[in-house]
Amino acid sequence: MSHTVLPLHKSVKSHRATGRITLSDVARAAGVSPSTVSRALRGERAVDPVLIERVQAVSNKLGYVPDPAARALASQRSNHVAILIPLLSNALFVDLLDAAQNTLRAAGYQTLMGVTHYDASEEEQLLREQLLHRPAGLLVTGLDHNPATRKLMESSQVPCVHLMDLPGIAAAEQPYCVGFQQTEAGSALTRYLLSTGRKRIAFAAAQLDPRVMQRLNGWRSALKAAGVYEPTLEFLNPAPSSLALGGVMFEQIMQQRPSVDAIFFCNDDLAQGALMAALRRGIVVPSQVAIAGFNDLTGSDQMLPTLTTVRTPRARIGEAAAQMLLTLMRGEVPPSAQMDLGFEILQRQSA
Amino acid sequence: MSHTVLPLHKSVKSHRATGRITLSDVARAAGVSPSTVSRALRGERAVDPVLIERVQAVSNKLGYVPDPAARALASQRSNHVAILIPLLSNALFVDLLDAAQNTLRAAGYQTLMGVTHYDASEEEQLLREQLLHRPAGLLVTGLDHNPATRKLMESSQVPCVHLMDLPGIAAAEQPYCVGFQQTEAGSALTRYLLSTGRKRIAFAAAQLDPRVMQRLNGWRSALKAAGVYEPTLEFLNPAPSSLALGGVMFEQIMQQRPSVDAIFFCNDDLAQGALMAALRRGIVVPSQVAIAGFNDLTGSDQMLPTLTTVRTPRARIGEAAAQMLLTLMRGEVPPSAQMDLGFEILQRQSA
DNA sequence: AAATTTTCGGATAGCGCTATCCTATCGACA
DNA sequence: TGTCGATAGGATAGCGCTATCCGAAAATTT
Repeated sequence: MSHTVLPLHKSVKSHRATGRITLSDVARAAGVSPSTVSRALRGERAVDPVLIERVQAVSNKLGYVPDPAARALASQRSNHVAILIPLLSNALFVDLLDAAQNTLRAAGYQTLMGVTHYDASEEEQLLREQLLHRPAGLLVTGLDHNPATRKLMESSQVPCVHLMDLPGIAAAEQPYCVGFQQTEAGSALTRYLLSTGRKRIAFAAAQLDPRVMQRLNGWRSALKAAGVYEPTLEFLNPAPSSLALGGVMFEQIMQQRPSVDAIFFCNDDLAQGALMAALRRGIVVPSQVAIAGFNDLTGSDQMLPTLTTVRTPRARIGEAAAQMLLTLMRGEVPPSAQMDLGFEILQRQSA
Repeated sequence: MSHTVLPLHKSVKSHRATGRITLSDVARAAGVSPSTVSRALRGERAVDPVLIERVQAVSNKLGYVPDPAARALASQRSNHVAILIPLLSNALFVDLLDAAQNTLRAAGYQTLMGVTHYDASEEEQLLREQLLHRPAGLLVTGLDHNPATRKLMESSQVPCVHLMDLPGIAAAEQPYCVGFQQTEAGSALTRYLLSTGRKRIAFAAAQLDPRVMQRLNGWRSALKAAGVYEPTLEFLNPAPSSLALGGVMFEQIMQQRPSVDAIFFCNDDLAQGALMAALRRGIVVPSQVAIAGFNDLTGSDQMLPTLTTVRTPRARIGEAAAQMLLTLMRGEVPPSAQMDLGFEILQRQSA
């Protein structure tokens, strides 16, 4: 009976064997050097097509998959893309996340999600944590960030695309961004309300993020242009947006300023809540007061009356931003730094 | 003028300098070996308290942060936790994700999100990709997975907690899971409807995931127990759940089976859509037909009439599952493998 | 007090890749 | 034909950590 060591014992060389198939396993099996396998598989430099094919065949046969950690350590770049969004409780950002994530995954990237809760220092902290993973790219919501955050983004050298917002026309900086003109959307909706003969148009907002404030400015300028601007018709509430809050704000407005003939809610959830409150109170929309929302969230077309709102292309923004980021990560230059994906006024029954 | 090399030039030894502060920088500055720094910072093994303090002080002063990639490569474990959810378009799963993610982040873990779209093979593929990152833990929705997925989970040895679902009482396996008894919730709501005097109670469902089917079974058994089970009152639609679909299904049911006196919708979005459709059609809820939903999603308390539904503790489930996973990742054993977080019937106006 | 065990710091060898340098071969050009 | 640059494969040295082994000192036992 022989006690000799079994031949062909795997990974004799390694005292911390993991059973994983490594690049050198492939190299050995294909009869080439590890460098060549690495290059063949990544399409790096020039490699003999014959070798590429052989390496790929062997790699597939063995079921080789590169180790992301080793790759990240050696190359100082991971296959992660970090995405920062304010909240998960607003469907808007979830749609953005969903679209971006799908696009990035299809290109082989892992999405690292960070939720800032509209807190600039939490954003900074999240960014700091995520940069540790040496992400290949960065997707952030909006253009407003505290100086430390900006500096982190810059000094990290990681390609970055901003979501939802576009810089003003006169802006000096030209960051990469995909979104639409929030201000313009605000004034377009307001002009539409004016065009239906409304004169006393209130603006009701919650959460008050920079994009909401831009819509507010759009509303202001449209009303001023029409000579019917009335500062006391601004109802701004810093609380988070919700259906319930929309109902409360609607009742407040109708009580305090019964003469308003239209209300522009900064987000559809508020407007939906207002419509439900109107039903409860027996206030007839739009004859007694018109109601308009923003974003065309799910359910807005099911309301009674159906909600007039602005359709914003958030899924397309998420996807386009991811595409732009993919371009940047390849080291290429996108056709243009800013992408305006526009918006559409949806004339429905409530206004 | 001297051209001598500057003293104290950083990282002379490294020809691929990154400017990053490494563990050995800390070790040098603290006058100890890298091993000691590593151990002191991780609380591994026993280290002289004096040294621990010194190392921590130096580490803070230099602003040292460990490199996750190097750590993952050396230890074969990352600080990632993978979470698999079916969809981002259902608020239920977003709430779950949000809660889990917050809890995990607070403990220093990065969440890798994967969206399966209710597709078993996509789930398998996602799991495969995420396991490459050697996650420290795994959070998956439900208990139903294809054999390959099960095997991956098992052979990976990664601690895993299942969300939303609990195994049947007689189940042989005892996987870790946090959720509530879906079947019981389905029959409890049905019994409540029966208790209000309803006899012809329809069940309307979309998406038809395993948990929906469990609620269906609960509905069936409650009706059978009451002797009023009627198979033709099951309305099952595999399409994704939405407000609009709820409206459509409601109208179909009322047209095909005008004698129903209550409808149990498997999810609140369907029920909300039904309530809106009822308003449009002038069908009075609950006097003409009672409507009940499931999950208590946002807006259900704002409907007219307010929606009777089942409050499910999804945020608590996400948090508790993350906590259980943290326990497992520490190598400890949670007090119990299954956590039933229960549910609550919310008697509101619609039923 | 000698023998044994335990404690704890350090040295060292990787983890699985990629970046860099080096070298052999080839064609192009004078 | 000889020199040169371009091309493409291989060798090698890390990336920044952790796991493992080792040994000196301290604690414990007999």
